[in-house]
Amino acid sequence: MGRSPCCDKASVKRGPWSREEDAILRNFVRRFANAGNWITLPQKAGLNRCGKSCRLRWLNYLRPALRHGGFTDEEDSLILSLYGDIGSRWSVIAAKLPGRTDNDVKNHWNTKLKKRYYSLTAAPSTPPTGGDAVASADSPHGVDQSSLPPPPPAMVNLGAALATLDDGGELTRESEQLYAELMGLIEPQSTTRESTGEVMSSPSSFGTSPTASSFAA
DNA sequence: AAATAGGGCAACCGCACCTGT
DNA sequence: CACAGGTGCGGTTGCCCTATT
Repeated sequence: MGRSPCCDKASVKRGPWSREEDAILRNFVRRFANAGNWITLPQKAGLNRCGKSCRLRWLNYLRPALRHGGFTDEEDSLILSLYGDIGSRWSVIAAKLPGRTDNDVKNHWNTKLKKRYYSLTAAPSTPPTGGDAVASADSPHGVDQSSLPPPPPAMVNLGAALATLDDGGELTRESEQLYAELMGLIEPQSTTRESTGEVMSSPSSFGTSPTASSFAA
């Protein structure tokens, strides 16, 4: 409240991103991987976009090693289980699914899993509380969730699911490689790509840690 | 073959939180 | 300690594609 808007909505472009914009953003983030400031990025990169929009685009779409669609049964089970435990904390849930974004998980939930969840739980109601998890979450799409029963046993094999997915190395590396091949972006990078999903052009400053102050440019 | 409905997904919005000054 | 800037996150919206009638 009372804060200045992050950008002038009237003067920045909105809506779907073009390939050119994607390329500009990707290149810029890769170049200035460790000195990120999303607010000033559009100016410096020459993009007529809001900084928040750039961040979102990067995190949800351009980041390497992302996977879209094709959720596996294990992933579904894990999401259902975690939702049963902590509610709609999508970022936490997504963190358990290598290559998935909170937006992806959220969309998948809203379009597919929600129905499954409530049919399994029989009585539509609130996601389990997991603390403050549901503080702001009024039931997605208007379902009254004030007394959610525990998740069905069938979906609670959390440990196993996590064991399957948490290491995630294979999937991550595979998709990362695929991504790199598709985009023709395999180039020597100072950032090591080893072992983690946060790779290459996944600048620590962009995306996860809100530090950096400015771009080198 | 055309019209309509529904589903899926990308993107936007606004608030809360974190960090630096 | 207070304030401001920047980031993270969850909810919602709108468009596009596909299935159905």
